[in-house]
Amino acid sequence: MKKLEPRDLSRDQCPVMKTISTVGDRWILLILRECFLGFKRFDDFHDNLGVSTSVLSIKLNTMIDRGLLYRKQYRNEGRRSRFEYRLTGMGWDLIKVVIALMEWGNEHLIKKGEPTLDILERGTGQDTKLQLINEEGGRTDWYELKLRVIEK
Amino acid sequence: MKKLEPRDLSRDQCPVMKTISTVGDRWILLILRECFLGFKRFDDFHDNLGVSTSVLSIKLNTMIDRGLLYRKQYRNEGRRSRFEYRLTGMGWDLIKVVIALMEWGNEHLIKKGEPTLDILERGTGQDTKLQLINEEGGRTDWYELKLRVIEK
DNA sequence: CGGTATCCCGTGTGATACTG
DNA sequence: CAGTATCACACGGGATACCG
Repeated sequence: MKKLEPRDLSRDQCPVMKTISTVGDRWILLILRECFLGFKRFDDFHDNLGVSTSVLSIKLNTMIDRGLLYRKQYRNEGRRSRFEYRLTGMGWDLIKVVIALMEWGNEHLIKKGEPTLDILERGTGQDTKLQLINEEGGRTDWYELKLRVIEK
Repeated sequence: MKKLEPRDLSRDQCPVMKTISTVGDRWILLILRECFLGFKRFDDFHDNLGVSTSVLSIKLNTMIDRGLLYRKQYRNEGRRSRFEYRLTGMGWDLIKVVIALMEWGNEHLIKKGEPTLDILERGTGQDTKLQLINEEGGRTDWYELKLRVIEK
């Protein structure tokens, strides 16, 4: 384990950069939000996001290629078969990214009186927020943070 | 407090969309990463990120306009004055977004043997991770989540 | 050193038309 | 309904030159 200068992971090596290259796209992040809200079908995404069908088609296929979604065929009684788009485990793990974006937006960009999008615990209905937790289960204060490059 | 259909905050009203419009830019997120690592000067950003000076100039000004950074003049003994770019409170609050991107990248995109970027507690050196915490201080399991639109 | 202005090109995006 | 194909256009981005 060796300490690197941050410039050593300047471009392609940095996990932040890699993640941005994978999901740092206006439409991909918004499609993910729709998935977390429970939507699964092409027209749901189209209607809710107002994205053009051509772009939506490209984005969904890109997300499948990148392992964020998979396409699942299903058939309702007596109807023809349909496809739905479901989150993979990797895609589901992006919920922390979407929640972080959501919390920041609620705090800094939403004016009074405007609706917010919030997350609650399903069972208790309690509000729940992202926090940094250390190995002992305690909260880490933000000013106590130190970012470090670790070479395995 | 009234429940809305998610489609009601389809475009400009949604906090996720607003946040993406504000910071959902490859360069802005990476400049933020540099700020969290402690860098402050134009040439630091330029050298570390490999971004062209023209784009960097535009992005820094955009970030100032959007309230993420401010420019501070300083002067070392007998030298001419310089500017540095510092995070505002609003900019600093984006650290959860950057950490979420980083954690996901470390988990899903970094191959064995490649360096990762990690965060530690400054005092204890302990590893620290983002988690969802409910009102009583307990952890929320991811499958217990429910996103809901709240009108104030 | 610390930037800004200009040019040029590739990509992202929406509109529209089309297919099974 | 569930998409794909094509086209036209705006915008982001790098290279380069320039400025105080």
